[in-house]
This record gives sequence, C-alpha cells and structure tokens, in this order.
Amino acid sequence: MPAHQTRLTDFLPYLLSITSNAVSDRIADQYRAHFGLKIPEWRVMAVLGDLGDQTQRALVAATLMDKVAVNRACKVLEDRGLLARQPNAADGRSHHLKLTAAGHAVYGAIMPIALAMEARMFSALSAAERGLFKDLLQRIRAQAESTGTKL
Amino acid sequence: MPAHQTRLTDFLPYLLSITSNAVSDRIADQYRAHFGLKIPEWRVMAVLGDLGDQTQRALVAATLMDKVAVNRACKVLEDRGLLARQPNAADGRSHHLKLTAAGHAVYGAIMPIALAMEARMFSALSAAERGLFKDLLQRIRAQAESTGTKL
DNA sequence: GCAAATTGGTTACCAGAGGAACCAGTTTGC
DNA sequence: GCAAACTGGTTCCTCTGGTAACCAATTTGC
Repeated sequence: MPAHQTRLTDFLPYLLSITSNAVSDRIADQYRAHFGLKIPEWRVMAVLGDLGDQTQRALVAATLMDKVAVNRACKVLEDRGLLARQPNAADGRSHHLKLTAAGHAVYGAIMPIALAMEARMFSALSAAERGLFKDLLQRIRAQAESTGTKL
Repeated sequence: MPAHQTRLTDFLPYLLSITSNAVSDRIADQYRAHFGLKIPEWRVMAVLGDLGDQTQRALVAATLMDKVAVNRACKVLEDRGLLARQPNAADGRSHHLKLTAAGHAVYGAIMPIALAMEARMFSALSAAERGLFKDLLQRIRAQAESTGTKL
C-alpha cells in the first residue's frame, strides 16, 4: 500500500496545472510566431471560421472566455482587418462579427498548423489514449463546475 | 469516420486549459476560504512540510514555479509567521527556509483538506482512471517540454 | 589571490485575466 | 406607452504572473 501521499508532485491538481501551462506556452509560442495571434484571438477566429458569424455574446458561450476577453480579442482582430462588424438588425446593441476575406485566409492557413501542433503535442499518446484523455477531462470539468459555484 | 474536426471544443489543448482552470479555481477558493493562502503559497508550504527545510532555489526546483513567485510566496508566509529564515552557513546568499510551529500547525490542518478536495474533485474517476490520467499528464508534459524550448 | 563569470535572491516593471461599474438599447409589467 | 428591470457591450481598475535588470555572495581561471 502506498504511504500517505503528501508529495506535491503526486497531487493531480498540481500535475494538471503544470501540464496545462506547459502545453499552453508551446501553443502560444506557435500562434504568435506564425500569425502574431494570442490564444484568445485564435479562439475567436476558430469559432467564427467554424460556425460562421456570431455576436460577442455567442462567442462568450462558445469559447468559455470572459466577455471582456472576447471584446478585447475582437477589437484586435478588427483592427488587423481580419474581422468586421455588421449591424444586427434584431438588436441594436450588438453586432454580427464576421471574418473578412483576409480573416478567412488566415483561418485557412492556421487550422492545419493548429491541428499539426495538436498532433505533435499529443503524439506521446495513442489515438485510443487521446480519446480517453478527452473523456476524462470532460468528466473532471463537469465535476469541478458542479462542485461549489464561484462564490 | 469523423469529418475534419474543426470544433474548438474538440481541441485537446483547449479542453486541457479550461479543465485546468476550472479545477484551479475551485482549489484556490478552498485554500483562500480556509487559510487565506494562495496556490503558490500553499505549494511552498506543501514542500516544506513534506521535505523539511529548503532553500528558495530548492523550492524552485520542487514546485516548478518561477523564482520570483517562490520569493513572493515565501515573503508572505514569513510575514504571517508560518515560515522562518535561518542563515545558511554554506552559502551567505541564501537562507534555509523552515516552517515555524504555527506553520506546522497550518500544514497539519491543511493537508487533510487538500487530500479531501482532490478526492472530491476527481471523484468522477475510478482509482484506475486517476492513475492513468496522471500517467497521461506526465507523458504529455514531457512531450511539451521537449518540443521547442522557450525561445 | 584577484578579475571575470556565475548564481541565489530581490526589486522594478509590464502584459494578461478578471471583476465592478457603466452606457445604450431592449424587454417586461402595469 | 412608460417606468423598471435586464442585457450586450465597453471601459476602468485591480490583481496575478512573468521577464528583465540588479545586487551581493560565490566560484572559476589565470
């Protein structure tokens, strides 16, 4: 039987945190080097490219980012001409956010790189393990979210 | 066969990131509520309680935190009287950091809570799954660290 | 044994993440 | 149809986390 585990490196939350940080750092390096995009900006591009036009509110729901973070990311993308705002007839407060031609071009260029990077980053796992890992993550997150809401 | 996966919520780095954040947030809430400790401070306490006296340099190695983060955490703990610095005969630049009696008391009180919280947070997984999850995390991190060093 | 390079630790500075307050536009209830 | 409540979006402010410059003590090379 294992003695009381009191080693920091055996704590799952700790392992989860440092692993996530290590992966995020690598990913962020790549996006910045290739396209000058930060992770929040890339997430917004990914959703718009995949799902088409969205309001900021919809992006908040889709990316799980804070609305402030979404707003900042959109502003940057707009300034860089990758994204355009169109009036929302149904609601004067919000706009439809849409990738421009340039935005689509970047999206098209970035997706293969994103997928390749994901493949490389998780190449230490078999396909079955990747699927299992994804499943475990989802269950853990569900548990964490249900456990005590943000006070 | 699955069509090209271009959904943000299918990207492993994204899932990993949001899951880690969800878990970290819960944990941070608990430590703050129970002891007014932040995660970096708790990590330092955990290592000192487990391994005994250490220099800051050793803590950096043990916690994988930045030396500035370690320094800040130590300063807070020292100000709160949970930790004391003792001169290091072997090297005048550094000190031996040591839990005080109060520090040991907090450590003794916090460890059961930390373990209980970990158990609750990962209760969605079987023991076997937890072991596997830990293994997967370690392999992923090894891969991430070896892939392109911080430029 | 002393100058140069290195290392432990500290400080100062800067970017990212989040919360709170706020404004404009929209819905609800009477 | 108008006041009250609400919602999408924006700005502001704070706090955390990380990098870069720095100091003091130590080690290295000659």
